[in-house]
Amino acid sequence: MKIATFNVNGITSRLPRVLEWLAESKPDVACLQELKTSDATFPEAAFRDAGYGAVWHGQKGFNGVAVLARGDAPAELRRGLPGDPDDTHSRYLEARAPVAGRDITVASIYLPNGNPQPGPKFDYKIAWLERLRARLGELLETEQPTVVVGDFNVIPEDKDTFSVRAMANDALMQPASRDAYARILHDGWTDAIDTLNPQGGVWTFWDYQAGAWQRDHGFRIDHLLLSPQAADRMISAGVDKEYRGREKASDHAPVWVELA
DNA sequence: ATGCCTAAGCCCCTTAGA
Repeated sequence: MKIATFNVNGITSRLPRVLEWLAESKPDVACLQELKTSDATFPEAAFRDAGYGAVWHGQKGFNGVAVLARGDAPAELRRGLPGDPDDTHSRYLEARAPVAGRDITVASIYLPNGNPQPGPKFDYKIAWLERLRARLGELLETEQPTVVVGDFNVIPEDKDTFSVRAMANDALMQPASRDAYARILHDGWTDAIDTLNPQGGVWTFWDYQAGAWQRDHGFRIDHLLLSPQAADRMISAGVDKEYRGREKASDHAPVWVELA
């Protein structure tokens, strides 16, 4: 089964690109981030016509996450990350879908960017990472095949960016961001792309500015984390890089993993 | 030190992104 994640950067303007990607890549489950639209304006009918049921957590203007599954809509398990009743951002959605007769639990996450740092936005990011770790610990305890995917806004190691120097002061690769991500991995999650590409040099994001795409100035911030029960079944994983070069592209490329 | 681009709402400038 194929599970994919795609930060679409605005589902309204990106819809033709996303439908094209679903038709060509044919994921069984697709998690989307940065919908940038409210619940009422999510294009549910367009996805249904494309053969995908959906659950979503929208927000006007920014944020917003969704889980699509081929066929019927997945069952929503949780909307919003626990641990802070004052957090109003739509950044976390958990769902369960049957694929090839077996249930898989998936979470679609859009982690706070955290810039500028230091500051309140960075504090929110670090607190969100700790809340995420707590929730993912509960998911590990279920001992079920579980996949947590999305835009983590963390460059895990120096090998995951085109330039350590250019990004040195960015919230995406501060030690506090990296340490929090590493602690999540140490708890038992497998970073699919990193496991299959230990040499690094794999990017999932290229800035719109300064010719970053043309110069291949990217970094890896969209991740697929597999529970042990899912990691045991990993066959392959990759980045659908060519979508970044198409007309009206998102600044992120889709990332996917194939499980037995 | 700043803008480089893009999307969307507060809609022709500002906010947010990364």
